[in-house]
This record gives sequence, structure tokens and C-alpha cells, in this order.
Amino acid sequence: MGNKKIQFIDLDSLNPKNVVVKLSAILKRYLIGEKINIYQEIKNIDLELPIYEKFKSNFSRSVINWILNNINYGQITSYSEIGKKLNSKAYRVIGSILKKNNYPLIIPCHRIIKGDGTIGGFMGKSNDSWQRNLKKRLLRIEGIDIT
DNA sequence: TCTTAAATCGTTG
DNA sequence: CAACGATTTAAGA
Repeated sequence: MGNKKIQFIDLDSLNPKNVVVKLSAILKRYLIGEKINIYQEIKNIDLELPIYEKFKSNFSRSVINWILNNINYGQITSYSEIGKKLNSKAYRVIGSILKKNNYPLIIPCHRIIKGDGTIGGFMGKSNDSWQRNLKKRLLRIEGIDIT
């Protein structure tokens, strides 16, 4: 009861062919500060992720593809900037689309913040929440401080 | 700097 | 077709 000890898994001791191990290794590299492109790293392992499953419409795919092609590690942009690039004023719609992202980090929606420089929503939550704090921490890892 | 109101438009039911 | 938003802009206190 009171004397449980936390067991840490030694990733290096596990079968490196296991996709979970591979994913863990990628995440580990990211979390310790290596400036990797997680989306590219995912492509290199034997795993197909249905990242477009939730994005059927032309507009939503344009948003996702624009982010994947233009926003790299350590870079941020805003919902309105994406709108301008896509010739649309549907700023809130862009937020609604990113809300459906089932693959945060892989589709790096944590790098999309509000136009006024504040953090904006993350993982469905637009109010104060652990999700928004996580978004700040991810950006902090990438060298960006959002107050 | 706050707080509020209105504009905005693709998606959803 | 109306209602909804991970937003934005402007206006007022």
C-alpha cells in the first residue's frame, strides 16, 4: 500500500522493432530538447497514422497541410496569419479545425497561438486549463516563452 | 489595461 | 439554413 516504488522502463532494453518503443524514443528525444521534426520521424518508423481522418474538407486539409509544410520546430504563427495565407477570414474556423486534431505534436497545433501573442486554446480547451499549460510547456521546450 | 460587442465564415446538425 | 466557435478588431471605461 504505502511502500510502492515507481518503476521506470528502460527503453533501450526493449525490442526496438516495437512501434510503441519507437514512438517513445522519438518523444524522448523531443522532450530532452532535440530539435527534431516529429512528423518526419514518424514517417521513418513502420507506422501509419490516420492523421487526415478528421480532415475531409478542402479547407481543413489546406490548414493542416499549410501547418505541416510551413511551421517547423521553434516557429509559431497565429490563427489569423494562417487565414491570411489561405485567403480566408475564418479565424475561428481555423481554431475549430485544430480542435479536431487527434495528433498533437505530430500535427504541431501547439505552435499556433493567438494574434495578440497570448497562448490560445489547446486540445479542445480555450479557457484556463492543464491543456493550455501543456501548450506553453511544449513551446518552452522549443525555446519560446508565452506569458 | 481591462471588458464588451460585433464581425467573421467553414462546419455541423 | 441557423447556430456554433482553440479568434479578431474596435470601442469604451
